[in-house]
Amino acid sequence: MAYSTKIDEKWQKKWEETGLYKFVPEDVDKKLYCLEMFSYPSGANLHIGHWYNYGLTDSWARMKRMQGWNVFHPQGFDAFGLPAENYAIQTGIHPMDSTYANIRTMEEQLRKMGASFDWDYEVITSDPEYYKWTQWIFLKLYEHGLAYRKKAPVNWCPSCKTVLANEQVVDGACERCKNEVTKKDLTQWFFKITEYAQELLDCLPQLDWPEKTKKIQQNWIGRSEGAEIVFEGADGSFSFKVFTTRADTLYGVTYVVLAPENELVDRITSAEYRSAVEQYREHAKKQTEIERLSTAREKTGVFTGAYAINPVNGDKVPIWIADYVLAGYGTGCVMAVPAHDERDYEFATKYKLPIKRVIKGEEGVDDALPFIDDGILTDSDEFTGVSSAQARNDIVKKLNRQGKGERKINYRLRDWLVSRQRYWGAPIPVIHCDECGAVPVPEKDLPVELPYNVEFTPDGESPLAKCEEYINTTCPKCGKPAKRDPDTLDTFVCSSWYFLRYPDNRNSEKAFDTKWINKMLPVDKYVGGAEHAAMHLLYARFFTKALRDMGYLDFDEPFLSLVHQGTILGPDGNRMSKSRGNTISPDDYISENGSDVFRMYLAFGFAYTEGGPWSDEGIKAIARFVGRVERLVETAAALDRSVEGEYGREEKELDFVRNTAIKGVTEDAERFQFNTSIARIMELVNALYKYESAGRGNNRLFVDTVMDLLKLMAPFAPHLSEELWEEMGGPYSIFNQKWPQWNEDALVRDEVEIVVQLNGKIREKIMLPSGLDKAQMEEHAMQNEKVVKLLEGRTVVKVIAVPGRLVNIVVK
RNA sequence: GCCGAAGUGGCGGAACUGGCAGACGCACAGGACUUAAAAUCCUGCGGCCCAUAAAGCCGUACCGGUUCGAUCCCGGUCUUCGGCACCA
Repeated sequence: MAYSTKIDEKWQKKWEETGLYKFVPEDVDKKLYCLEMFSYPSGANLHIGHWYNYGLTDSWARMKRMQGWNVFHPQGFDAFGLPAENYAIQTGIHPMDSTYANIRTMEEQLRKMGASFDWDYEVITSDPEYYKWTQWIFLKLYEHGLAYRKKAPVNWCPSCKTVLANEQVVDGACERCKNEVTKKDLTQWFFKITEYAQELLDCLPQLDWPEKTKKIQQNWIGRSEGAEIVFEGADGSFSFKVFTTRADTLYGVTYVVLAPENELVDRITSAEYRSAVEQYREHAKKQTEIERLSTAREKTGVFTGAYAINPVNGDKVPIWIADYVLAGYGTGCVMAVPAHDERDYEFATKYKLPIKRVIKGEEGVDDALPFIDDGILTDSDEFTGVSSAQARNDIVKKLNRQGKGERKINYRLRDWLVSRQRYWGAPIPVIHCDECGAVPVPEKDLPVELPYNVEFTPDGESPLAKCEEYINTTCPKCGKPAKRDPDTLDTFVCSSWYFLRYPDNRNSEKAFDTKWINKMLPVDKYVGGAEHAAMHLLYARFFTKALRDMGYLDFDEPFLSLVHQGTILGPDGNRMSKSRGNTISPDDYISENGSDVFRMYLAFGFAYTEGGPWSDEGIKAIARFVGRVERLVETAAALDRSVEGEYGREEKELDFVRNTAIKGVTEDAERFQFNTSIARIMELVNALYKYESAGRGNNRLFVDTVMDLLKLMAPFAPHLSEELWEEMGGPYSIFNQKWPQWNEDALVRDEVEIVVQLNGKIREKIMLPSGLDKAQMEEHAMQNEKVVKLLEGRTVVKVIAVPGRLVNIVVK
């Protein structure tokens, strides 16, 4: 039967019936945890991106299975989130209804893809059985001081009507809807990811992750070494610390700047300047992120009327506020050294503040102000003449003795804001009581179930707040009437631990069994989009470390090895989107050619980690290739394998290609280089045809090679290979067969082509027996007729021979 | 502005650790089979030079360097993409 979706269906049914892809818990020693980032259940059918990620990672997993691994390959859904809720606002269809309907469709589709998922371990984050444990983790973090509430100016998306984490604000706009983000002062829940900033950095080097991704995390965490230095108020009534990386410029401080939001501002502002300061603070608050971030914008600020004392030289310097100082970084206070900092220079020039040079350039260096490089100190008391690097040390040491300064490391990373003023998410398991404050929901009362009957009026207030029977409850501590926290958790919280739940997804006693997941994790291969570099991947690492420190697991990192698939773009080279009208649906291609042809095309047509614009030119080629394989199998199946026949030159050549293919496919697929894997398979098919047309003297070799071909193809064309394997009389299933091994001896050809170069230019190619040493190669090369001619009248200076490759003759 | 990655035929893309650039395909051209077409099979296919071929020369964004030899290493330039962006 020629390959088509009929074959797909036939084998999907058989695989299902025979439980072929069931993970074997008893064989946990040989486990291999292969995971794709789970997906959001959107309404439409699987798109090319799903296929590219899931289909080809499945190919990798299938190869691993054939190599003897007990592959754990689960699948599930990141089911909470805004799209379902926005859809409900538009259409009135409840998020729960649309989400679960979508999940059913997607499960169906994923099954049709023919991937080796073990659905027994499915996880759906919106199931109460799952989010019960999301809430439990929240409580554990709270217990350990890693979840806390604070009032802070937070990112607010006016369109999504919710707050956002820093990671979800891209260029001052909402990552989801692209609208401008503003600041709001709100009391919100945060996770203390900053507690792990250093460890999150320290563990990066040993991870088998794309360097680019590690770099993104490194930048995002943003470690910065410097010092905190104490400035006293001139009137002695207050003091504050500044963070600086340039303690060497301390003698050049001519003013200090506080962030407008800094608490100190109220206390220190003098009556005379109060109204100006208030006005400025109002103005600063109203700006959108985009306005505030614009570096082209002129700096603004106002004087508070207060003065501070420079701890090294007693200088009295004015205290200003300006919104170029960020409240959330360091201490929210900055010492300004206009001579040696561009920002301060600009500000000082504008407001006519003094500029004092304390660093000179080394000999011959242009040190026109602002001079921001390291140099030699000047006008700095006993530090004059000392280098910047040295002075940074010495000045802080001196301050330290006086209790006025210390070394300090700051991180750019901020704590993770997890509250969301939306409905479709895991409720925050906290009760607010007038008497007792914020009281965690007792574990026995979990899950705090999301009520079904809720109004989704998007007005900035949590929908749950308007649901009387939900929001009103009693305080677990004192029993008096109290209110539930009206917010839900960021969906990234749900996805920060799902990989821990998969191996133990039915556990109703615990989130997961510690002993068991210590055996099952870490994930050995994790595959998903690069867009999660600074969000999901960072959060999941944080959760893993926090749970480890609480004793719930004993590994440090969740994902040992990470691969990002590339993006398949629209045919126009742009990202596929409905609004651009350049989306390509896999469905027609699949119904026409079968899912294996589609999958193989994805494998062959792109460099996996690069992706690229869609083009269907190559699909025909794969369909043609499938036909070639089918005809080959037809021939081979009719042959009597017991007829061995001779083993001569042709046989040796076929065997060479066969072993090259085994080696190539094994090594290339291992590192997700599927395009060259398919290329090696094509070469093998070409070689079989060549052998066939040359007379095919050895049936056994021919048949065995075809059997190997099918095994090599199986991961990439699972249905087709299973079918042809059966046709060849192979035992069910091809996926229970051993992955072929290459024979090194067969990779050595009798004769190899050796290049002869003259001064690095190729002049001749000669066939030589393989295995010759350098001297023998040189001898052969020098005797070659053409080479002899070329050497006439020249002196040989040197000969370089590379065994198996070339001889380079250097002449004058 | 800072940091990082990439740039290879008409196209998708190969090339292990510095050793024959362009594997495998697509497209195109020619041929075989066919009444014809489709399908299939075979051959060619970086550029220049050339009637053709041989031979030769050029060629991995650009300029230069190291080396017997550079797509690969080093310095500089350009372009594209990604990250960060008043983080003191």
